[in-house]
Amino acid sequence: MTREHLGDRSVVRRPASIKDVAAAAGVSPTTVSHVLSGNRPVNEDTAARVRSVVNRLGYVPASLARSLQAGSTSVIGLLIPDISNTFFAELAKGAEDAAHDLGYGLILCNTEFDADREDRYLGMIRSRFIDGMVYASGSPPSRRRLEALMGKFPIALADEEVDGLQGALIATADHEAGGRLVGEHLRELGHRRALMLTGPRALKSGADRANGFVKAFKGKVVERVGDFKEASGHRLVAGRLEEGRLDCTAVFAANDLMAFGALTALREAGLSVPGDISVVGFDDIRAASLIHPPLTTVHQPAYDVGRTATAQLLQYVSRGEVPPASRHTLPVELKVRASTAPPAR
Amino acid sequence: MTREHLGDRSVVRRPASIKDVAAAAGVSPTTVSHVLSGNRPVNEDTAARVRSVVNRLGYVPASLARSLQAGSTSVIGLLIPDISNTFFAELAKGAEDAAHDLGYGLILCNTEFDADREDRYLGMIRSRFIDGMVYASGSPPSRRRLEALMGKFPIALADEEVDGLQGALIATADHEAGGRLVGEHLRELGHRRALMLTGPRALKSGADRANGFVKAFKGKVVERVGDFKEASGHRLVAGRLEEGRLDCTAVFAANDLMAFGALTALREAGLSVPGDISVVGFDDIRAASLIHPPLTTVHQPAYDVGRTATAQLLQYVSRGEVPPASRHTLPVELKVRASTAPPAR
DNA sequence: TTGTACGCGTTATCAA
DNA sequence: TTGATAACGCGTACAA
Repeated sequence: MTREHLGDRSVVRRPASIKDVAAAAGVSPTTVSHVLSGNRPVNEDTAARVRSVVNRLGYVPASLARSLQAGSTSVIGLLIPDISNTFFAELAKGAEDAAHDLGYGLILCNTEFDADREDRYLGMIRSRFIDGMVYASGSPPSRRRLEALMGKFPIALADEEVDGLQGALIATADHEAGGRLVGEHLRELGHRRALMLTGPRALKSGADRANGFVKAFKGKVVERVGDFKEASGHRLVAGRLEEGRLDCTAVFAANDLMAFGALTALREAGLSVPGDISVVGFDDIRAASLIHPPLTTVHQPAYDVGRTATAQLLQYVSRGEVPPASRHTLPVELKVRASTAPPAR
Repeated sequence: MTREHLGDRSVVRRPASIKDVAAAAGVSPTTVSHVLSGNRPVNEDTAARVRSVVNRLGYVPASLARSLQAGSTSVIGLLIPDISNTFFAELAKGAEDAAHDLGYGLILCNTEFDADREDRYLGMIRSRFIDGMVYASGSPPSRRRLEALMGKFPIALADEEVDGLQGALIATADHEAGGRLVGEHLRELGHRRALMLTGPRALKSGADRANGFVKAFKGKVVERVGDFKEASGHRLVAGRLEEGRLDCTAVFAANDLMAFGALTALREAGLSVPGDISVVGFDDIRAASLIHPPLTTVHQPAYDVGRTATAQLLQYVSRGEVPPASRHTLPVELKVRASTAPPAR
């Protein structure tokens, strides 16, 4: 680590302002403003002179001052729990694309499921540093905080709706249809007894998946509550195996990571997939198609969820309105791979 | 999609300003400011009265105005090519953590390798909407644009250094050491002929990996240039297989995705890994340990790269300085898994 | 075709 | 202990 001698360059000097340009060009700040914005006609010679000074001084309008006077920043926030989770990374990509399309910037609000951190980021909307927020906290959010904010500030809920929260703009995947597709698939293969590894009870999405599955499967379903982590899938399946026999021919995990854990536990017990038992996940993260055997799973339109939520939000934000209640349910898709097969006889 | 009747609530009304509070509390804006900041003593009764009005009106200081007067926004940018790439997602997480620790916000500048998009984001620093930029474009960046910016604005280079760019603050993984570790590992296993799949020529990181590898391996190395995508790894290996024999006992791909492609090509050709041929990757993305066989690869400290670059940048930004030239090389680690073994005799 | 004056919301300076 | 004023940098209504 070296520090070169940079003289004055090591300290940022005051950048040229519109006044500096005006003075150097011998015109008023108003004229400079209009030369740059084109909002009113300017004498061509004057304009040329101004432009030349702009170049010479390297003048760039301070967007901060512009925002202050305009009353909006053209920046919104994206609140998610964990950007290193591929689901949220895809969602973020969709959100960023939508924001960029409309000339908005996107502040990454990564909360790590930490309430204080979430509060700090929600403060950005209260202090009007951001024009709106795409909210995808990934955990059962405190309804109260949100209720106080929605209606006053533009907020869109992505991925996970908040139970009992009315009047929100919502974009989610069709979780129930996903569960249903899995149920139908396993039923058609001939399965009649399944173990379902769910996510935390409080998540609406998880409940929807479970409901859809149970309805469509029409067989015996044992539910076990996990936490969406790989270890939890492993623990739950290993636990069942130790208790005695697994007593089912298929495992449906509410997300891919838990399915991975289940696969490992089954392998460790000397069971083959899908020979002895079928396994299905949910999410279709990148690794799902790469593992052995490739995992049958439900593809979630994470990118579309982020993109839709953001595009909808901005449609209202750009007009200075609080978005109305609306719901956008995005289609999911069953990816049948090699981890499912008819049950052994 | 329904639109409820929300009356006046559908349009955001003007939020309370410090003047409103001052008027309602019968004091000057100055006093309100000081009650809230604690920057000077205020009579307890007056303060209580002000606080009560603040609550009643729901006043929150406009951070925009604060920023204008302070001359900085406490927001920086993170410029990356693709947030859905787990490497950059991890890097982003590290950057966000570091920014959050120092009370800074982080704008996600996802460029998709698009020069125009990159330009637009770099404009944010010129217009001083952001106080600095962590630059990890993932592709050979146009030195010129950057040179013009650095020295005038706070920029830190992360992951990829820019060839010939002087005086920059840089944080990267130790790519050369990574290549060396792979070379030593394969050599110790007894391999003497290897195929190396490199990334695009222009990337310094790729060259470093190749150099380290060739030096330490000391055997015969055939190099083929790929583009860091899975398809490219598949194509290069399949091509060699078609041309005749592969003529090597090990494949070293410059990133995991290309290694995945290589694995698929080998499997399709009926070759076993590591029985017939060993495969090594680089990056240690999540899927690397999940695929079959688990991939021997070099773990990149993506999180630390993002965190270090950001923390270093902010150390100077917070003092209103342009960061000096400095280099932070972060250690990598060889993860030996099941895709490597001694060569078949 | 151009300029003056004001407002955006805050904080620092200076005065009382 | 408090307040009036200026300044941050810009856009624009109004005037000339």
